[in-house]
Amino acid sequence: MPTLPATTNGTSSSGTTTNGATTGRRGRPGYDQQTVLNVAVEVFNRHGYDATSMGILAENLGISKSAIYHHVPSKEDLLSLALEEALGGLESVWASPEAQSGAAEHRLEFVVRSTVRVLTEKLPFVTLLLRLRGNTETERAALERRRSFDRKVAELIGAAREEGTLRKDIDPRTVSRLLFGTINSIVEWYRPGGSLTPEKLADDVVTVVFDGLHTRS
Amino acid sequence: MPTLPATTNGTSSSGTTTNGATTGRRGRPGYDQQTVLNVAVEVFNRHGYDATSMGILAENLGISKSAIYHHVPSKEDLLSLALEEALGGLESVWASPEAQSGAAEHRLEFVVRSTVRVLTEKLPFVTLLLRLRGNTETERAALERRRSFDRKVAELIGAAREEGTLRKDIDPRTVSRLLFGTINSIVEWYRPGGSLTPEKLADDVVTVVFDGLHTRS
DNA sequence: GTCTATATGGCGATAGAC
DNA sequence: GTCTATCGCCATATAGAC
Repeated sequence: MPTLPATTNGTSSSGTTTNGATTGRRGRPGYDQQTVLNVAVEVFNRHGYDATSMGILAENLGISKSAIYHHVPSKEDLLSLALEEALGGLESVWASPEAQSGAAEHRLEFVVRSTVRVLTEKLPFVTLLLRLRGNTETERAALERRRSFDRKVAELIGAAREEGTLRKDIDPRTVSRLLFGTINSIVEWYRPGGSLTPEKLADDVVTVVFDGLHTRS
Repeated sequence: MPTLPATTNGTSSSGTTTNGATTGRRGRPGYDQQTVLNVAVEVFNRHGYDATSMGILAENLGISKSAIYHHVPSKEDLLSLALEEALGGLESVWASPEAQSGAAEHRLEFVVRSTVRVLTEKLPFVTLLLRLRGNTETERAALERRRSFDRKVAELIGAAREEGTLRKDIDPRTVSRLLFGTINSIVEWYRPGGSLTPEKLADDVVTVVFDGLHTRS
């Protein structure tokens, strides 16, 4: 999907972005920052952030490179805005009362379900976050916030294990890593709008993670 | 970890590469292609392939940019060599008799274990493969071989489900995706040489994937 | 097998007109 | 809000000496 002739000046942002998200804007380019961001994140995910030049981005927007700089001061600022959206969504999981009290088993299940939900709602933004390598200060700060999220889940796993609801024959760090692997990998294949709803996906993840793939007797 | 002063001319490849892998070379730079490749792959994984310039790579090798071109004709050839190593390892899984006959349940478990083993043995190479975006023909060809591997595992999942050993309340495509998510994510955290051996890791993956995290009664 | 010097092009970003 | 033209830099890769 290289070097599109772009939807040359006129169709790109009218209601539906390249990204597929309805933005509610009236026709013609005349972008706003959020729409530029949505398209940018989609293109970043398709080619990788580093491999996406402002020129490629401009083609996908159907405007010139320099016009992008009217909406956002730099490529790195686009990244920063996107990461804020991803991290804000993930961090909001902990604000719910269900995440704060009750049996660790139930808090953990709630957090898993909520994480899957945020992941599907903010799919392109979280995808971008999960692929960072930490090459700039912006990226490293985002990764640190992500690690902080992971640490909280790890604590919950520890609590559930002490409760006796999680198996003890596997190192809790391994458990935590495999759990995140399963959840985070969703961004690599899940696409909203298909027959698999976010709710069913969350059910499936909870089932597989806690009960496994084998049939029960 | 930016712009290392490099291990300036003399320590870098003497027995142990930046990569940590013993290569069996006698001191001083004087690299061979495999050693350049090992270091390159490690640096590609640290910064991302696209974000890694030949300059950064040269610093990590402790030689000049142009010296790299003595060993390999281009940056993309380095990628290509690395991907061949990853894909060759993965594809070899299907050569074993245990992958070809017997109950689907057992073939599937064998393939999961073998994949985890290849993943740990060729960790940096498989890591690079799993992060590709398909930006060049080289990358797209590798991704196609990877998809072919995935398709074979999906077939095995279908067979195990028909046997009645895998649960039927989840779409087989979802099962396949979650299984790969769990396995593939290992490259993001597993490091050989710690207390978690590849064998125990494979046991843990098989346990979690097939029996789940919950305690059994 | 390595070096310095260099060719050539694309990058992110800016200036200033419309 | 967009454009054309351009700046300065760094990218991959080459030439040719040691």
